Amino acid sequence: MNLLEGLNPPQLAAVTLPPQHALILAGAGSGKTRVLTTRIAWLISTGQASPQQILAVTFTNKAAKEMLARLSAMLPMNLRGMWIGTFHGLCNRMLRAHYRDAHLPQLFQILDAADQLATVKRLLKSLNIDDEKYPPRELCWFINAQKEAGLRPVAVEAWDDWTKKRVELYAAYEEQCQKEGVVDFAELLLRSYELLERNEPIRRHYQERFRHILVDEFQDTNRLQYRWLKLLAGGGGALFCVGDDDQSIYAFRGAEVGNMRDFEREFQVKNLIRLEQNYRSHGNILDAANAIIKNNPTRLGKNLWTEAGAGEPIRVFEAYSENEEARFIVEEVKALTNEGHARREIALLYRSNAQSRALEHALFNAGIPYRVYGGLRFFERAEIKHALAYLRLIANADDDTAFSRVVNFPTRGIGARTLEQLADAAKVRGTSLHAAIPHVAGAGGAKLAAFAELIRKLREAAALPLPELVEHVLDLSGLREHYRNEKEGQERLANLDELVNAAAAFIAEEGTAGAEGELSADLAAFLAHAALEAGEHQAGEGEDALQLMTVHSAKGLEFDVVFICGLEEGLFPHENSLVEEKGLEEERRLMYVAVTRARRRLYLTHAQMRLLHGQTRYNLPSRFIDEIPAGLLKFLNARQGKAMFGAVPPAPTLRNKSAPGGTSRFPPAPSFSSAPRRQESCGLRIGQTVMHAKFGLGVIVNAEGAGQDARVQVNFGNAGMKWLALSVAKLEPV
DNA sequence: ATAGACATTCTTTTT
DNA sequence: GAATGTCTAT
Repeated sequence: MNLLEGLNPPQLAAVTLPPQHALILAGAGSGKTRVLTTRIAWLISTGQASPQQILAVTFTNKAAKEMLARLSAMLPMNLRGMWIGTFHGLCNRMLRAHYRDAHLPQLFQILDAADQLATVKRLLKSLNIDDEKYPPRELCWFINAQKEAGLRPVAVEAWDDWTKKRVELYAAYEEQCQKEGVVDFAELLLRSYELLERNEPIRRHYQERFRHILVDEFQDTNRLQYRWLKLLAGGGGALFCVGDDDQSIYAFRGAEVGNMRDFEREFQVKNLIRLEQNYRSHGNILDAANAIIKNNPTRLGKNLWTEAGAGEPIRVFEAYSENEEARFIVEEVKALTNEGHARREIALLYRSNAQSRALEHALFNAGIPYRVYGGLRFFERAEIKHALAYLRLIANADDDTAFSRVVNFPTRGIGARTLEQLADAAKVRGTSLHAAIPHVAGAGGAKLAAFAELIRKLREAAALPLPELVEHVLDLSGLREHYRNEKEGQERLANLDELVNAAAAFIAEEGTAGAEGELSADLAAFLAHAALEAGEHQAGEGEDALQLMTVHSAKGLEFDVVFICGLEEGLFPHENSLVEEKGLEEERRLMYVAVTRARRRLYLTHAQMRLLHGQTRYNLPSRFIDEIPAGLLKFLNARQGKAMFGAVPPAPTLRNKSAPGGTSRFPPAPSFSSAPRRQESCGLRIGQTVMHAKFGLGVIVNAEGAGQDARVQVNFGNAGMKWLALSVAKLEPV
C-alpha cells in the first residue's frame, strides 16, 4: 500500500500496530508527525476505524492544523466527523455540546491569561484584599496550578494561613467566574474532565465513540490532561501516545514527563517503540545534541543517529555586545542568502522574547525581511480586545471583564467614582456589573443607563451575519470614531477592518451555516476561536522572510540554518531556572530542542556584554557550549588577548559596588563605547574573560583602585561573584 | 472626569 | 525598557 511506502521498520511497526495502547518514543526529527498521521490514515483506509471514531489531540493549534492538512492530502474523504485539535479546543467543543450538564450558560466566554488576571485584580479590589500580600499574578498562578492538579478549593490542602487565604480567594474567584458565565483556560479542561467523570451517559457516549485516541507531544501533558485521556480511553479505546521526554519543555507550567512512565505502567503498555533515526540533521549537529542531552540524569534513554554525513562544524561566535551579535548575524544572513539560501529557511532562536529587539533593529536597518513569531498577537491587540469585548457583551452581558474593559472606552464620562458605586451595587446584590446598573443613582447612574442602552441596541443586531455584526459594533460603539481621531490610530483602524475580514474568513471556514435556532452560535464560536487561537495571523505571510522566535515556539519546526543567540549564563540557561528544582535540566532540554531544529548549519552566538532591562550585564558563555565536544565546534573569532597579562591594569575609575549575589549590572566602561573589541594595553578590562586557578572562568564586571590597590570584581558563574586584588590573585586573560 | 506626567515594578517560556 | 499604576493639572 503506498501509504506505508518509505517508512523505516520502527515507523512501519508503529503505524500498523494492532488497536492496543502504545507509547512511541520519537526523537527529534524522527518522523513523529508522519507516523501519527499515517497511523490515522491507515486505520481509516483499511476500514478499521471511521473518522468519527478518532480523537487526535495536539498541544498547539499549529500542530493540529498541520495534521489535518496532511490527512486531507492522504484521505480523499470528508474528515469533519473527526475530532482533531488541542486539549483546550476539544474541551471547548465538548462543553459547548453539553453546556447544561456542565452547568454553563450556552454562550459561556473564555478568559485568556490577561482576562484572568484582570478578573483576579477586580476580585481582590472588591474584597479589599491587600494585593501586596496576595499579588494577582501569583494568585493566578496558584489557581491554575490547583486546577491543573484537578483540585477544586474544597480539595486543596492548606496548612499555613497564607495558603488558606489563597484557597479562599480561589473559591471566591470560581464563584465570580460562574456568576459571569466565563471560564479560564484551565477551567476548560477541569470542567470537561468533571463532566465526563460525573455524567455517566456522556462519558459512555464518548468512550464508546472514540476507539482510537492519539496524543501528540505526550511529554507536555499535565496531570489533568492525562486523567482526561484516561477517562476517555476507559471504555476500551486504544491510546496511542507519541512523545519525547528529551523535548519536555513545559514543566514550568505543569507538564509532567512522569505521565509517560505512568502511562506505560497503568495501561500495561506492551507496545513501546523507539524512533531513533533522524532524517533532519547532519551528523555534527546530532552529535552535539546527543552530547548536550547526555548530561541530564533522568531520561528514558534514546540516542539519535543519522545516515547523513557529518556536515559542517558548528560555528561559534563571541560578540562584544548584543549589537555586535546582531551585526554578525546580519552579515552571515546576507552571505547565506547570496549563496542561495531562502530566508524562510533561516531561523534566529532566542531564549526570551526581549532578545528579539536588538536583532530586529539590525535586520530592519539592513533591510532584511523578517518575521517575528509570538510577539503581540492579532487577537491580543488592545483595539481588537476592545472590539471583542463589545461582541462578548452581546453574547453575555454579565461578562464583567468585557464590561469593565469598554464601559468607558471610548470615554463616555463614566469615571472611577461611578464604577465604584456600580461595583458596590453588584456586590450587595450578588449580580454582575451590568445587572446592577439600575441600582446606581445620580448622574453616574444616568450615564451607565445610556451604556446599558447601547448594549441593548447592539444585542438587537445579534441576528445579523457575523461580519456585518462586527461592522455594526465598530460603528455603534464609537470605536471606529475614536481611532479615527487618534493620531496614531491608522494602524489600529486597519486592524479593526482586519477583524471584520477575520470574522468573514472564520464563517467561510467553519461557520454553522444553516444551524437553526442558534442565533449567536457563530458569534460564540468566533469568540472562542479568538481566545483559543490568539492568531498567528500576521501580515507579510507570503513573503520570504527570516524567521525569529523563541526556542519554545520553535519546537516542531525545522530550518536549514539556525542561529541560537544569546548563549550566555543567566540568559540561556536562564538565571531563574537555576534556583528551581530540575530547572537546569529543563533548560538543557530546551537547548536540545534548539539544536535539533537545524538541518545543515548551526550557529551559536553569545555576547560578552548585554543590555538587559535597561542595565548592562556581563555574562559568561553558556555552559551548553562547553557541553559540546570541541571537535564539533569551529570558533569564528580567535579568542583574544592571550599574550598580555601580569601588567598593571589601567587606573580604572571608581565605581559603586554591585549588590551582592546574582549577575552584575554596570554601565560599560567608557573606553569601549567608541572602539569595541580593541585591547587595552594590559589585557584586563571590564568585560574581559579571565581564568582563575581556583574559581575557573569568569568575567570582569567591575574594577576599583589603581596600581597596587587595584581590585577587580569577577563573575565566576557557578563559583559566584568575587572581589580580587590584582596584586594577589593570578588572573589570566582568556 | 480625563489626559498626561511621573514613578514603580517586573520582567522565561504559553495553550 | 515596557507596561502598569499613581499623581497632578486641567
